[in-house]
Amino acid sequence: MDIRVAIFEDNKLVRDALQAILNGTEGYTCTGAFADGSRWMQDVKRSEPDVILMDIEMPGLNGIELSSLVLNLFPSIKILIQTVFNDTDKIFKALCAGASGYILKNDPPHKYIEAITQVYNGGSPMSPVVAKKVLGFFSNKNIILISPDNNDYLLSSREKDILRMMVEGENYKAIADKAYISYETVRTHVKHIYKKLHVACRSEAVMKAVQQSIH
Amino acid sequence: MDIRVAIFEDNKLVRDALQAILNGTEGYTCTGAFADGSRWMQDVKRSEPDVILMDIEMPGLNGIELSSLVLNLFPSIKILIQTVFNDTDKIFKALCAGASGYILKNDPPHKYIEAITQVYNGGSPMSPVVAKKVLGFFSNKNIILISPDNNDYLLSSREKDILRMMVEGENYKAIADKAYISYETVRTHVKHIYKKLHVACRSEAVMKAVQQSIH
DNA sequence: CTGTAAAATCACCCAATGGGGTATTGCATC
DNA sequence: GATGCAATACCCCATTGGGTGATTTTACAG
Repeated sequence: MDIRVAIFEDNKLVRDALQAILNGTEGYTCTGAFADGSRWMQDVKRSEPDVILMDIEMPGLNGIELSSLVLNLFPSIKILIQTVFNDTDKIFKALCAGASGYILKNDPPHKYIEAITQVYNGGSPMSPVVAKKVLGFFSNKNIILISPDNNDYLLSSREKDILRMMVEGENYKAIADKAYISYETVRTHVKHIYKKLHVACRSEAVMKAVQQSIH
Repeated sequence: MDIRVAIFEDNKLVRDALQAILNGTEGYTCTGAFADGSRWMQDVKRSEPDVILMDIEMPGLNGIELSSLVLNLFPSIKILIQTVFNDTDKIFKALCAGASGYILKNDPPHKYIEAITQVYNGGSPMSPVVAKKVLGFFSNKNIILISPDNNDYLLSSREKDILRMMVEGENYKAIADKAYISYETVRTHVKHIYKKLHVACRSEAVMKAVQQSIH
């Protein structure tokens, strides 16, 4: 019951080295090593990996796009991203793409093995450098974006009804008809909703409703 | 040149154990161990720690509040948070408070030592479980908030002018006057801005402008 | 049970906004 | 000289948002 690992890495030297390390280590098998994502679907299907070791920089599809695609089709596969220091932007994109872990390209082999084991077991290894960037993210202006307030808006059930229909893109008239109330009442509800959500227009309210899943 | 570590931890057993481990390990000195944050300022001043090992749950000031206060006065001190599994909310609060690393309360002593060394050296150790929560954060609805697209909106300089005034809350009429153009021209610019920013209303445009500092 | 508070309903006024289209001028780039 | 884009301007008109005020129903505390 080896852990099956596939590699996506454009540099042949690195790719071969990783493959050698994996096959030379008890409990691990490299079931595929690919230079790019051009035939990712069949590559992944045939190699049936538990874990994919993914380079970010690759010709054609990059590692982030590839991760998205793969996870979409094979959600159970764990992806371990190999990254380099100065790549904050990419790291966050990869985070969003749903990668499971991050390792630095010049980490020693035993770190690779350790990280693979961890993602395989559902963990999220993160090299301290990556973690630092993630931490830095939280102490910047980005905080404004996160938890600007706690989702407890105390909308009444009727207000939630109206909001739901707003999310569906109905205009006031349509909402009035569907809810069997007058146009003006809809407007009143909407005004209340805006006050409670601290927003000023329809699209903001919809955004907030969707993002914070108010139902 | 030992690494000087102070401990804030309300449980006496744990506190004493940590102190013993630190003092028993070459290269580390525990310069203070405190049960709560009631006298944090003098405690920190006197113990002059390089690293503070901080419990989250404490009577009075909690570890997060305490971290904020300490970092405000002593920004060079590194704070290593001890946390428990199921505490997503606290983890994010602590992230925002500026802690340097996260370790699980039941990690073995050598992990503690390792983590302390890492924060001391400017790293950000994060136990895989914590990292997983952080990753989870990025793959949820919160993504929408973060880097929904790259800030390259290619607004013309005139459009940026208009947007700036919109941010200042001017209405179309006022913008027209200030910019020495007609009301209708302002509207035209606004329409173009909305198209380029992919937004549908004023407040969204303003939000985006502020958050992504478009000037 | 009764009063008060909050929710839900409706109405009217009016200014501001947003979306659609069209058109002219000037500048730059190809 | 054609094409494209920025900047200017105008028109039409539906929708939205803010304010104010009012009635009825529901719910909860005293």
